[in-house]
Amino acid sequence: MTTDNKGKKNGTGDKKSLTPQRTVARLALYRRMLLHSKEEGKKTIYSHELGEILGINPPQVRRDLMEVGFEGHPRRGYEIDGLLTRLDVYFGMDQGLRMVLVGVGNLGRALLNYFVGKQAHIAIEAAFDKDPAKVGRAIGGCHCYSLEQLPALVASQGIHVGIIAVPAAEAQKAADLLVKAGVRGLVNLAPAWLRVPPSVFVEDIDITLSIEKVGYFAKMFSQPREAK
Amino acid sequence: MTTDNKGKKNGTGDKKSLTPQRTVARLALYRRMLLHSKEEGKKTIYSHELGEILGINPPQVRRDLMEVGFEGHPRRGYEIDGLLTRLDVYFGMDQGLRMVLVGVGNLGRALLNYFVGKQAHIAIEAAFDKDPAKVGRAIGGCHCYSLEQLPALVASQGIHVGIIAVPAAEAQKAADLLVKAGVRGLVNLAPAWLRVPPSVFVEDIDITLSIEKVGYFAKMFSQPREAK
DNA sequence: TGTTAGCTGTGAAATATATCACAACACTAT
DNA sequence: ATAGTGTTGTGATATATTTCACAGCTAACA
Repeated sequence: MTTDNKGKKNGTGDKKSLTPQRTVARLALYRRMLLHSKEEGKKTIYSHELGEILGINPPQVRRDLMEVGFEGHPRRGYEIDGLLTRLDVYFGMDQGLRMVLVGVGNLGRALLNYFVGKQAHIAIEAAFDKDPAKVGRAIGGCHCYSLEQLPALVASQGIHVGIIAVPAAEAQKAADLLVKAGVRGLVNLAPAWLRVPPSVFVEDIDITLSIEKVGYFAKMFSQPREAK
Repeated sequence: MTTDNKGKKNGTGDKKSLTPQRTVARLALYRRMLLHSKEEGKKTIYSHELGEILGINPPQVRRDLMEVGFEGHPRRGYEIDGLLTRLDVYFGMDQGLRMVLVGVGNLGRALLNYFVGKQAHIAIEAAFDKDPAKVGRAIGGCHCYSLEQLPALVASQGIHVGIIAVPAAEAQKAADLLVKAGVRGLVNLAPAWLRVPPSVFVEDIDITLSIEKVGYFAKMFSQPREAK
């Protein structure tokens, strides 16, 4: 169907036009669902199919897909293969999403075990820890380096994303190190608010906060859900 | 959200009026910050102090605090002790936030090690796993039971919140079990969309999705940050 | 060749959320 | 006392996000 892609709205439209965070999150959900549908042998999918399992209504889905510039066909839906490759490019996964991890404690190890090997498109290339006992060993299939080696490794490997899994008190130091080394995005698992330059994106995953949130809503009977 | 979410409004105070999710998340942040300030010996705090470290602007902070019905004093700010106890009640922490964990894999163990003992107001009372090798042992200071024992234990202990840390394929089964046992809130760490009755609140923590999101924004230079 | 049904793309409306602006007030200094 | 300063509480406003509603396209079928 013909749609002119020009005139990307998004707020102030300075620099590059960025997709809103919510939309990006939903797009990642769609991608997962598409992979699943593809495995089942489906070739095309409708916006309402994509939406109903994820609790998102169809016009929302269509708007989101418009955002990545992918068009469907009336009465036929969206072609799965094409949409998937488009999304892979969109998320920068066409060459694989390569990251480093700082902090090899319990949580860091859990992440290594989860991602190394299992998730094809996501790779943790190296881990770093300040504990000399861990440095030099391979943990969960990933080599552990000292923090001093971080800048050179991140730069030479062209890594753009860092995961912070250190105690809160050391999170800022880790962030500074990663940012200085050239990372453009951070996944912060420490319960701390990081100060970074505006050119670096931070996604906070704060399990304690999430639990407290659930504590409130569990107390208050019910609550309509929302896809995040 | 399985079928319908129509008609559910939040505006007018029928029954209990629920706070928006975003507000609740910020309130949890304030609480952490207040604890920190209290440790430093502060007695009162201003909305702009609370806001600046968290990247939230002062009127927003004041509105949020209005939500819990706590009033400050012009020129003196908010009394820290009073606000903290108010928030504790608000989050249902006055008697402690007690939970159970389903799934004692890498991630489950990481959570146990993190929460058992360390976080005073949050307690994981019991862990459950289907692996007979784990059942009966104490892992990370928490006893591991078989899944069959879950309903009785949750009911008798009056647990309201469950944490799901099983593989995606088993997440729905775990959720069903917990809901049937009477849980009102779930923290879901599995990459799966859970179907639960509308009386149960689900908070999804999906690390893969978060990483993919960062992948996008890291590719696109910068992005203004937002407190979540 | 109609003709019908069903899906997409999108302007417009509705809703949710955040920010601004300022009156009212409380403390301090004089 | 009184003036001056700085902070709260909140109506009004602005922005962001979602949903609605429907025109227009496409396939299937008579």
